[in-house]
Amino acid sequence: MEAPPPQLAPSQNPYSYLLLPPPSSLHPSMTEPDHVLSDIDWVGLLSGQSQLGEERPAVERASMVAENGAEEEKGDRDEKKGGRMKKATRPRFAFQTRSEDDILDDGYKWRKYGQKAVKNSKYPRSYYRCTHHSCNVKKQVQRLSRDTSMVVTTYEGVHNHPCEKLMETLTPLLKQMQFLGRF
DNA sequence: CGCCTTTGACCCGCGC
DNA sequence: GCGCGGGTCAAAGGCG
Repeated sequence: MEAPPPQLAPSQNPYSYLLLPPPSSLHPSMTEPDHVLSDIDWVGLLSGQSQLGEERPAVERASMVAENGAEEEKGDRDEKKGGRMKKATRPRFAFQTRSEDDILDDGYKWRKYGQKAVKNSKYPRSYYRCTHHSCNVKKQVQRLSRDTSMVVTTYEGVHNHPCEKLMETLTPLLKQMQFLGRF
């Protein structure tokens, strides 16, 4: 599947993203994401550029950095305090998609590393990690038991590398633009 | 053969 | 302290 073109009308867009309800009314089995998106900056999301500067994706850039945003980059796991990972909460955001497929191709490569049954839900939650070395972005994917057609994807962290697939598709375009630009 | 998913065990935080 | 819920590990197996 390809990254959804953002300009499609939600009704026709298989990825139609909807506004999540406020955290209090979220599905009980779901831990509240730090931020909830009503609109998704797919370019920022896919390019991985968003964090390079100071700029967040064009969404909720307000308090996403917040308290722990400052040093969240390198220290997502604390220096093995007790051998396990510490709760260094990283920027997290979630969104819903109406999709038949649990996994939507956002352009990054993910490796599944776990799956757990969640309480109050018929469907398990899947845990993915970005395969790019030294990029420890994670995401969870979960289907709502309320509305089977809804899939909630929660991203945690920000990619520290560009999206391969986006470059892949963009490069020929850019080349052609350069070529045409000579006339 | 390398990378992936699957799956049960393990770990940890939290509430009682 | 104990049990539960949730997140991660890692061995084993699958697939191209």
